[in-house]
Amino acid sequence: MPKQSVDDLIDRLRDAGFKATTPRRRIVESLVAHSTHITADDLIELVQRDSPEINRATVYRTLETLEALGLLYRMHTDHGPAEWHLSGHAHQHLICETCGVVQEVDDPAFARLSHGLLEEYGFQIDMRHLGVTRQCRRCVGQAKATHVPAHARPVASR
Amino acid sequence: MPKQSVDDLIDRLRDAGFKATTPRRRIVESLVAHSTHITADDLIELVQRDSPEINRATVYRTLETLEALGLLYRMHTDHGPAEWHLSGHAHQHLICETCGVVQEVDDPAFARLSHGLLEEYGFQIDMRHLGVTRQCRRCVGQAKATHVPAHARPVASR
DNA sequence: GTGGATGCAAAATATTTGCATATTT
DNA sequence: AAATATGCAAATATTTTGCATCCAC
Repeated sequence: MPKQSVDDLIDRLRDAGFKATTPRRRIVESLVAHSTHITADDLIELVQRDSPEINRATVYRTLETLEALGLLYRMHTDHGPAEWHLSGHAHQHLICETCGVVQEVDDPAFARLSHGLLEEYGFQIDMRHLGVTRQCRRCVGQAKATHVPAHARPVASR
Repeated sequence: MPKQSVDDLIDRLRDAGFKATTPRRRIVESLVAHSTHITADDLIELVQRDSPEINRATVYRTLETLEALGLLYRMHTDHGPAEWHLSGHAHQHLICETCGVVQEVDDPAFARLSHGLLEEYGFQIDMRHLGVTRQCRRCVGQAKATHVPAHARPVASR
């Protein structure tokens, strides 16, 4: 099992102000070990194979937390329960107001922002839909910062 | 309310060998009247406003039937129940083995096929994923019917 | 008349929550 | 020590099913 990846995920949880508990580590380990999509129920069974004391509710709560941080995705099938899978890649968006380019980034700074807002306002931001809007490096370099509406821009940069 | 559309949907049910019952008609009417996506629960409430005798189970069963026929789609949200909406357009696929073109059609003949198979074999086909493979009009017209593998064909015709 | 459809009630499935206790920081 | 997280059990939410009766064909 890629220990690296498990530690990364736990670090993200910690960065966001969540505690690095044993149950959370076990759950993340199982997710990483399983690698493909998995239902909550199958994950619970997998986790409990080694750690029978870990409760269903904890698994559900951990899945929700990882989802809110954008580290895990939920997929619905037509019948049966939701399927979960690790994102495995960045997903925060830097949106340039000038040229409209959208850049995906993966920075612990976002997790720390999350942590800060949680502590300050008790507000848990949703990292799945987080976008920061300003200007990209290229547009900052250029003098003119005129806003061009989306419908008037070339398709490729929308 | 577009009576036309309600009648069309009921006709499709009939073509597929299902009976045109009053509850089904009321449910379809509510779906058409509502026009946008709706949860099973909201639909039940809507249906029961006029026809309190119609049961939850019947609504669920009707939704499933309409879905199997490809007349209705199910959409999952992350939290909460599924949302349903009428397809509003054709969805059976005619796939040409020669040039690979995929043509969408909307023909009651498919519903009748469904009916026939149901009667003959007790088999309910899934109209959502139905594709018929053979040759398109253009390729039939041309003499050479050589099969060209998908990866060797121009992207546009795949 | 016959087979599929409905209503009713109960079961099954999936997920969430309250609360006392335990663990992390 | 303070705050968050967990286990447990129960509640909720959503959907499905068995079966006697009913209705469309």
